[in-house]
Amino acid sequence: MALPAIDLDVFRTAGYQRKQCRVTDLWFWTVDDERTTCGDSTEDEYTFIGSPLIDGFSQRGKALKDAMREVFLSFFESTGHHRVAPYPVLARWRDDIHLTIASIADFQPHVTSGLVDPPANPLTISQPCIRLTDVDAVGRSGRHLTTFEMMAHHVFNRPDDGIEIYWMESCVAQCHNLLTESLGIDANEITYVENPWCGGGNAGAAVEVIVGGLELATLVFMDMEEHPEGTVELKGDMYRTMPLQIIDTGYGLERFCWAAAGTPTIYEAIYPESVEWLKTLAGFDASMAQWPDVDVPNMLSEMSRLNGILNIEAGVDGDELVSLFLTKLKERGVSVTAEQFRGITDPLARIYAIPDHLHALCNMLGDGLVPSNTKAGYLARMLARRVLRMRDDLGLNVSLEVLASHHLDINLDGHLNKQHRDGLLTILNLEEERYAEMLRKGVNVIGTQLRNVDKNEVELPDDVLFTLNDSHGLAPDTVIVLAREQGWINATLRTGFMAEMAERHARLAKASAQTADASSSGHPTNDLQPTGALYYANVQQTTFEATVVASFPTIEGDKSSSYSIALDATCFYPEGGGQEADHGWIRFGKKVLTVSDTQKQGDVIFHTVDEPLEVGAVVTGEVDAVRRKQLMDHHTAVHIIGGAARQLLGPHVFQAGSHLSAASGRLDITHYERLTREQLDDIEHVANQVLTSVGTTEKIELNRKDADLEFGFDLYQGGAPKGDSIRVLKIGDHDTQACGGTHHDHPGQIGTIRLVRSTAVQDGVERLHIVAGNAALEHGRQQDELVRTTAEVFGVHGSDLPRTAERFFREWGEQRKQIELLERELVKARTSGGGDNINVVDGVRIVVMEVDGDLKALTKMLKELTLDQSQPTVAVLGSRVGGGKLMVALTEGTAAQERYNAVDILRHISGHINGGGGGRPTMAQGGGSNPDGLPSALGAAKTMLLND
RNA sequence: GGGCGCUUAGCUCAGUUGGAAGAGCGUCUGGUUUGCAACCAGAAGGCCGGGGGUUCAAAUCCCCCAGCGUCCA
Repeated sequence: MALPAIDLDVFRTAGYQRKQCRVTDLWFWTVDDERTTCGDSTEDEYTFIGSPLIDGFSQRGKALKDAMREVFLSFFESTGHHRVAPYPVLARWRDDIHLTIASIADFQPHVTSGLVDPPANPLTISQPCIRLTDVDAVGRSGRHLTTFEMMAHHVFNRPDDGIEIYWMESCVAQCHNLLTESLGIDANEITYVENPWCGGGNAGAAVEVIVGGLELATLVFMDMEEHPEGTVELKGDMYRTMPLQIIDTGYGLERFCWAAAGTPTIYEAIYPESVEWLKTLAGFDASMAQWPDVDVPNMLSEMSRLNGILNIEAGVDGDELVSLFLTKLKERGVSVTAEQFRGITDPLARIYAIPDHLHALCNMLGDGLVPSNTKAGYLARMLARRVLRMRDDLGLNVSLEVLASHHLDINLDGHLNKQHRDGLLTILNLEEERYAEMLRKGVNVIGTQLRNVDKNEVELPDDVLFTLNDSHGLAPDTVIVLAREQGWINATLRTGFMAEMAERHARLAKASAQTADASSSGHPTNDLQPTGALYYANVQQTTFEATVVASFPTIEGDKSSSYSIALDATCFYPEGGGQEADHGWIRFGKKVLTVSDTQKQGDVIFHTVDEPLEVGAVVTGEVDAVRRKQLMDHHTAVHIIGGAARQLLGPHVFQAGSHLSAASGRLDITHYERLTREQLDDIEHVANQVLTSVGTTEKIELNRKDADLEFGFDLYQGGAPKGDSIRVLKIGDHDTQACGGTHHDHPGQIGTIRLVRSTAVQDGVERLHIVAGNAALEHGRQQDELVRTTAEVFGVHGSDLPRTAERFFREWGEQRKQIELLERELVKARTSGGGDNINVVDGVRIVVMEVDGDLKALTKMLKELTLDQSQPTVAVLGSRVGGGKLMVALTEGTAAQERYNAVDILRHISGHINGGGGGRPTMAQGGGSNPDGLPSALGAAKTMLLND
């Protein structure tokens, strides 16, 4: 079954009729008797270019967006909606996406699943969003953006609970009123297209709002969920109705602005100052003067109209597109060559894309993101690098910092949500340095990789291009440019290579996704009562009485060692939030069971013990208080250290993970550069001050909606919370976080905090290693022990250790050199005066002798003997070290080389020590397993060389 | 989270089938020069990231670890 027609009174009374589009086959509503297309087909050109469909907005850029947004939000306020402040573009409350991709994303998953109340109902919002899927089309299509504001009005109906705000009829009516009355759009220009929506397991009827050939808004009526027994089929999946009815609307703010401005592209409507500035910097108008016969403005206008019907998406082949454009332009009386077309559109596409990318970048960094090589941080780095590449392609002589400053002033009025301006610019400077470094290294890498490629080659090897891109960050077109500069003057990139590479990446990603499978097993907890958690009410309580509600082997069928026991209530803290599990004992009568682990499954807490117990037994539990205190010391200390780091390093410092054991704590924080010991000392200092300056910690439990409103999203440092109930730990004004761990009531109970060191987990994340309380004392003792034992070895006081060690290290190096020198002198001395070891045959000196030392030492001696060309020499050295070593060398470029072959000599004698070996004609080495055979080996060498 | 690359002299980097560790820049000494720049001659400077393995022999091949970089999700 498909969805029924969306036949609404609002359409009928406004004079609309339902038709089927002859191009797309979709049903749509229109007031125009003549109209046969839905407005969003390949035959519907943009009608607003040069003749705006929305009157009364003479502003451009930020002022236009501000005005348009205000009209929208106040309209929906006037119809009873509550205005909600925008959420961050970093979707920290989600664990499935990095960036906020739509206004409804603010309320997923918990509001849309019904678990959490919405902040208001109905509500209106203008949500900044970032989508990077179409990043390649930005600037080229005239309409794509990576960052945009999705204006919306949302309704969350729950008919079963008597909550029914409004549904389709009222929703469409409000939309139509906004367009026709508040914005004065001619109803003739508006079509409503019926096009059901599905995604993420939900679905519903939907209406696309098309104005002047441009999709301005989508109204989704989400009231179905995917289910095998559902009766509605959409795109191959079955859906059934669900208890929630959600209105998810999306109005593109920038598209409204474009329709009001009527500019050739959307970019000129929303970033006009930036576009002009970049055109000037790039000398765009001047370079257009080289084609006086091309009417550039006319060509651009025709292109804009074409953009409405040519679907330019990422991945479309460049050459094909150009020829398509040229054909279409010619039909319209615009005649340009492919070279002229590229010469005009390539730089323009970059000029358009730069402000868009900067906007996304400023929004992301403004929310406190730190660039990195993984996750959301990578997306920011990618955008920064795209901007830098486009800047270089345009030949702009400005830094990323200057570009961003300009954007910040012109298009954001200097506003950033969280990050300071200085912090943002510092980060961008580091990114530019990194980029420059990558390019610099790239030049070397290209030279090395292409060493064996002929300079006249046209196509560079695929595997080289893949390696350069994947491992060295050099995009294929960049490689071509750099390779040409280095002499491969004919190098070109074959058409479609980028698509092949994308395909290759997709294939690799798919392959790795298949190997990763998550398997989780657990005890069935459905029929067990939830365990009462006593550890929150009083963190000092360590003994309690409880009743056993379940007991079974931890591994099914295994009745030997380990049992899982659930109680009706417990003081044992189960592992979670990075904090390790409590250990301790459970007593029943005279039995004492050791608790070696505590885990939570659903709402039930299981204690791992070594014996089973009867269900119903009343037991006494005792938590290992020493371990618990140590875990609490570390957990509370980690919060304090995190707050101190944020205070000293900046608002971008966010918890990226933590682990608390009895031995130590560690906290991963986002930061853009490696920390120095001085910075660690400062953080440690501030943290220890908090121990005395904050008397009592506050522990608050409240619902999700109120927690968001009161504390904002920085609360969720530990990750996206799962339920509606949020536990908040507040340490004075120092740190406030949602946290389910156990914490001290008074920071002073920790005693002392030491920040031992920091290590790098990945780019953009620093790991802080912390010891607190007794573990800090123990750490100090161990350090003292290290210093003491080491100092005893040197026989000096601990304070003299660094100087002494430095001196020993230096002298060791000097003496090593001295020994080498003496060994060479020794060989020289033993071979200078003649004797048994030395013979001369026809002007070639023949040296055969046994020496001490390994192969390295023999090598040094051989060099001494055979590198002097004025004294042609054949040398055979042997040593008894390691089963016997033999080395043969002769002076290159002399009679010695003409007469002898080092490898032959070695092969001839190495049998005496049961060995083998090899090398080059002038140098051979080998070894064996019979050192006692050395004299006979050397003897054989002598016989061979002297009797030849 | 998955994949790939790199780590060699103070710096930037070569190092081919495993077989005598290299270049350029910089440093030092000497020469040349009124002086500087430049030039000429010479020298010093290396646990080839760390640990294990294979081998007669490892910068080179294999495994583990660390650091740096990079692409993708």
